[in-house]
Amino acid sequence: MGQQSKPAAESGTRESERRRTILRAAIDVFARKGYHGCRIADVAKEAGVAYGLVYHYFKNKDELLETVFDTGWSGFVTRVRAVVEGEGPLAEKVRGIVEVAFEAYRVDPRAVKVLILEIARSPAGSRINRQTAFVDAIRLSSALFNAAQERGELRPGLDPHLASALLFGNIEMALTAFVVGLADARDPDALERAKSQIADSFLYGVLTGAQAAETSEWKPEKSATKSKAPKRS
Amino acid sequence: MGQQSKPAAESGTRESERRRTILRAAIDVFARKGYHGCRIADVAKEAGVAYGLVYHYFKNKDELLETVFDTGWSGFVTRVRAVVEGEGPLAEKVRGIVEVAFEAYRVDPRAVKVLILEIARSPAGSRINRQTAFVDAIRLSSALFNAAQERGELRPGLDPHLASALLFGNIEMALTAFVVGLADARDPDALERAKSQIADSFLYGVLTGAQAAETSEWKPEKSATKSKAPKRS
DNA sequence: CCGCTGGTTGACTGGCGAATCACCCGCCGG
DNA sequence: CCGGCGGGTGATTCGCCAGTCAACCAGCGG
Repeated sequence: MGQQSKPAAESGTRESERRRTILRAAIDVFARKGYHGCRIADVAKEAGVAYGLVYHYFKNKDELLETVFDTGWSGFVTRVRAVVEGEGPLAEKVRGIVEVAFEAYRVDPRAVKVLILEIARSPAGSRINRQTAFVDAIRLSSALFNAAQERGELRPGLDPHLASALLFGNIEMALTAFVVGLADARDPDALERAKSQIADSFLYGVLTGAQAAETSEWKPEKSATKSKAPKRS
Repeated sequence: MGQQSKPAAESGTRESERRRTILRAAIDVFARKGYHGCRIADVAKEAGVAYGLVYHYFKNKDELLETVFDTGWSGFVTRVRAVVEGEGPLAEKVRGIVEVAFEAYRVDPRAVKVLILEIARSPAGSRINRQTAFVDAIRLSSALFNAAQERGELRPGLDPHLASALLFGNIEMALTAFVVGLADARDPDALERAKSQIADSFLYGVLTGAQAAETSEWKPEKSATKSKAPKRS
């Protein structure tokens, strides 16, 4: 997160128009052809600027991607933080997080596409895993689950960290479905339905009320294995 | 999915020792440095063979990756299919699927790493999205959820396709946590715990029994939106 | 003993694309 | 009017790496 190596970066909004143009172009091109599948020339052409200018604003191709990630994620993480730190029961907050993610997708599907598809695919050696950004969000909300567990809202014995990961796993996979065209993103209802279904099934499970109640004691005896330790938390 | 372009391929096991050595090496190297981050020379060195030999067995780098995917996924999909087509209640099958995924990880973490991390996106234009393989598994198990819904085991109104996607989203994210070292994979208990927690929280949700029962009627009034259409199924 | 066949080798090349650099141009301050 | 400065240009350079190929070396059948 955000070591601005740019010297005269200063205030956030102060960055030149051009720089932002290039950034947008980069997002578009990455979304279309993937990071490795495009050359800087493509970005430049898309932005309508000269090849060299890209290097005026960004140290190299890598930093360009880095920046795309940082800006994209920081917005997302900020919003997630707001939800997490707000008031309300766990269920409400979970819905809030899902909402944030889907809203981001509604506003700028392409950016989300890049963020999701290009995760973890950092040019091998270079920099920290972009995964980090995602991990931030997960860690953030795992605090939420931790607190909820202490308040007794979350099933005891469930690792808050894992729960958090699962939530984002749900979100990511659902968005991926839209991103790759498995689900129809032009149907606004589909988005809405997916949203509530994600939150609901995460909170209450996928089984019918009857079935779930049956085992609701949370001791699914068939559940195998040596789960005894309550886990450090 | 298996168009064997190799001419004298014949029976599956009949492939030369060397070919398999190279494949294994490729998996190792891909896992370590990623597809784009490694050169063919690395694979050859890892396999202990000459550079050129790789090209004797594989048309090009792309086909190498392709093959890694196909072999990896086909095994996985086959096992998932077995579970799906077996007998038993939904809950049992879900546990079965989770089991399959984690077993694959236990047996060969590196292969799983490649399969997960390198999903989707190889040189943009080339071939069909590897996503396909994953999608296969999802589609397969969505039949399962469909049937379950008709038997009344699955919450009505939940899109079976989405449910399936969510399950794999859970699995993938959990495995990713291990793959990237977020969770400690050397602790065998951690694997076990994660396994049962995934299945359980997917089936019964994350809320405590009390809370869940409260809303168990499956009409979370706050759940917003215009969900009326039962959806085609 | 010869020559053929098919797996095996690794130096070599061709192209591609990231990054550089010499140069432009409009503006401002002196 | 001059000089210098910072945004802006794009042809050129340069290293890298996928993919080729000529030569090599069993083994084997004649």
